[in-house]
Amino acid sequence: MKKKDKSTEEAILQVARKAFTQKGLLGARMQGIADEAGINKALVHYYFGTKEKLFALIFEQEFGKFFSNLAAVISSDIPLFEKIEQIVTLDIERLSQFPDMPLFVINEVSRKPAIMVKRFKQMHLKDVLGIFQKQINGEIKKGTIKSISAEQLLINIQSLSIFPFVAKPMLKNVLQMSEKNYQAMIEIRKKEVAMFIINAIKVQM
Amino acid sequence: MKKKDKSTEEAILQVARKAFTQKGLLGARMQGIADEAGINKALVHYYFGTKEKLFALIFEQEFGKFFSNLAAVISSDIPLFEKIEQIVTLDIERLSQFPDMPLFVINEVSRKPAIMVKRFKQMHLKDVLGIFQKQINGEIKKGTIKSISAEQLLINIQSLSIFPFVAKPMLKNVLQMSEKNYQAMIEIRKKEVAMFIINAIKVQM
DNA sequence: GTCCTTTTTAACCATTTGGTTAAAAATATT
DNA sequence: AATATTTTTAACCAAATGGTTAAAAAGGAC
Repeated sequence: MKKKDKSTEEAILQVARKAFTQKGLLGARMQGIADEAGINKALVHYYFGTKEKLFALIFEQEFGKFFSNLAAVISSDIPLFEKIEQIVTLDIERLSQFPDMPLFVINEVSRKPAIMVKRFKQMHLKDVLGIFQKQINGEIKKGTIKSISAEQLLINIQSLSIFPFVAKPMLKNVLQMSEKNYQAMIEIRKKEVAMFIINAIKVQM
Repeated sequence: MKKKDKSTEEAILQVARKAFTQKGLLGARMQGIADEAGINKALVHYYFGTKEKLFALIFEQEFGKFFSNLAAVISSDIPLFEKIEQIVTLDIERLSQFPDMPLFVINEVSRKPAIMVKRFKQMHLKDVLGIFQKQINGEIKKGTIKSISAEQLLINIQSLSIFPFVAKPMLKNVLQMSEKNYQAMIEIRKKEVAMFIINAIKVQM
């Protein structure tokens, strides 16, 4: 075997992602990952060195998903209300695809805030926020929306999009929802959340 | 010593709460708890048996905080907009006092959903939601607010209140906030979130 | 088929960790 | 003071866990 067989490495990554995102760095077990991938534990170390390294790899990818396209949409040159709709849609579509991702990322960032510093510098979100703020200020001056800071608006958008995924088991229990009910609730949010936000800031004429 | 000296037990609980809420069940160490409490590890077991039992005690308390007074306010007999203000205020005040609580509770419920089932049955939130829904339907019929379900509105309220605490380290990094900035941001939310929600559903006349 | 490289495994190791035990120290009880 | 009871500790234990090693298996190159 000169050319390495990618399948084993891929299989490990796939299993590891599931393990880490569902159980966290501490909860996931190297032995468990090996077992589920149907291989020997030493093979995981053969391919990825240490648990930390394997974890770092997964975290990178999930962290990337967390912000994927967000900066681009926020700083894009489209009307504010349309932009809000796009952000919410982007968020909820993405979160529907990777429901374990947000709690995982939030958790690991909480446990070890430095983990995101490097990766984060690349996406200069601070500048992006500046652009967003200018657009908002413009609308406020025009009298189309009520006064609000870009920071608060963005936090509101992200709260309404992300929280229902972060707190999924909590919500299912509290609101007595089956998985089907939960999915239906998310579907409704895809349509209603953007409108909710727009109504909140819009000035009626 | 016939009458037990409460201070040791209390000290352990206090340290354990901090350890569990900050590091989770898996991250917290019995040795670490003992060290920080300035006692021998065996003493922790002497008072609380196992790690699981000690954890269960802490979780009970934190889980209680999560819902404290919420049901009462939701089903109380006050106007809708006032009620929204009260829920938000109650939430954010409580979360400011126990900032580690929500992520901790959400995490443990996610890791082990059955953990809240027992404790949850006591607070019949489902009935409470029914009362809330009736009030909302009344307002919709009167034409004072736009159409929305009690479920969605409650999720929106809780998202806007809780998420900024759950994602604190994330937000601080992304928005480049110092602790002072973060606190200021929360202060603004205390005033603005309820209004944001009310504007979102209010029908202008 | 032989040789070389890569992949995979079984067995092992050191450390960490929750938990136990038996004795000592401290405190009541008489 | 003597005795009983409770609190605290040091030492220890077994299981789990991340990681290593040396050898075997499996392919390629020739």
